[in-house]
Amino acid sequence: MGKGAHTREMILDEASELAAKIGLGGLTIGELAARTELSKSGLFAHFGSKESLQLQVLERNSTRIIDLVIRPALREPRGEPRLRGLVGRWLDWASRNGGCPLVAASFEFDDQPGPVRDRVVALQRDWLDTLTTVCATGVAEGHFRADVDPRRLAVDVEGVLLAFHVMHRLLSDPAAREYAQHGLDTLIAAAR
Amino acid sequence: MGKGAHTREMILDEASELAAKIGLGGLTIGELAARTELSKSGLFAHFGSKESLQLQVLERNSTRIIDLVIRPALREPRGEPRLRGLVGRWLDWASRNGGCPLVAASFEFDDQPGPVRDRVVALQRDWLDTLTTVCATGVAEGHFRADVDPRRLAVDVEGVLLAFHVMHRLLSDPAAREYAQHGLDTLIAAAR
DNA sequence: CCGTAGAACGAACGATCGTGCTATAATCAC
DNA sequence: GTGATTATAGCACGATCGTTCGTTCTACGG
Repeated sequence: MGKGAHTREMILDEASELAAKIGLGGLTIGELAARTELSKSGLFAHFGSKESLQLQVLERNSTRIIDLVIRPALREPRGEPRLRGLVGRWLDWASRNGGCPLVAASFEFDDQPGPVRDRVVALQRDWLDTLTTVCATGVAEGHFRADVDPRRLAVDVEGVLLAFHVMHRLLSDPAAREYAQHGLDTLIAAAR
Repeated sequence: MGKGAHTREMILDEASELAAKIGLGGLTIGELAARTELSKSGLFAHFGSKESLQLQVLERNSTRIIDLVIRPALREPRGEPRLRGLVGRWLDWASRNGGCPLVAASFEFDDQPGPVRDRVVALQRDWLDTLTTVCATGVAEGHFRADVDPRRLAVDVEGVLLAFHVMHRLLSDPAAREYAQHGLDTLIAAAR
């Protein structure tokens, strides 16, 4: 990896953290340049436009979710254990500094047309499809009843994750994780 | 109501709609002035600062939620019907133009200290307390099992609402309401 | 070790940000 | 209807926004 690529990675890391705190739209070249100790123009040259920066931040977080959440969970046994692993690792991921930037972006860009919104929509669809597939596997394995709709279950699980985000990040409720665990247990029990 | 107060209401309505779309932080005096066909300074004089405008937008939406969601639901029979009424009306509320500004603000300001965040936290706490109380009433009425933790149930319900917001506003899924209805049914069935 | 490609910089651009000041126009109390 | 109050407009400010340009420095292949 050349010097430029390395610097760009470092910028995207800082940008991800910042975006989680103040949103993708709130990202500012000047602020980001100050945090990375680069000049505005030097940083800007890496991306060519703010929108491109935003898109690359999304991409970076997408691959991080795959690496830190999805791929490890796929090593768990199929069905219910895999679902639990997926949720558990997502909760870890969202507990990091600033929470999950994709979640923040999902609520920030839900009414702002453009390439950024389009990408957020696609990523959120992908994530929900992943959840759905794992739930469907649970049905196939016999962990869940045959009449369980995997999509519905996936949406319910997504609700647990979003509620955790609010309880943990906004309300700083120390029981947030416990609530999420209980919520998942309830859903799984109801699907059994 | 004098002319000034009337104008201010009109500004806050437009500001609420705009805030739901681009966020409280993305609110801009200039853009808001253009939409309300006022001069920047004329509009600004009503609030004195952007932060005050943001806080008044929060306040306005708080009273609207009370008027459109909570108060009508409190006229339903205690317990489970009241919980269903509360959720149903919230879904109606969040289906309006731009979604619920409080939800957007909850994810936008979860890491930005200051009076705005403080108010968002307080409002979110109030809403969760309302949900919790209604759930507790369901236990007291015998609709839910005695060992149901009202707080936990309230958080789970909040998850259903947040998932609806994503499915409806971001993903434009026509089945969003159905998912939410099913999610609530599942939670209630599990609490019975 | 040199030549060149690429990385980073400084300065500046027009636009817009939030915010004051001052003047005028509209509203309201009496 | 007149006088006081209030609402709105106009203009300007310093700061910062995203972006461009030309230059300097640095890394790296030959």
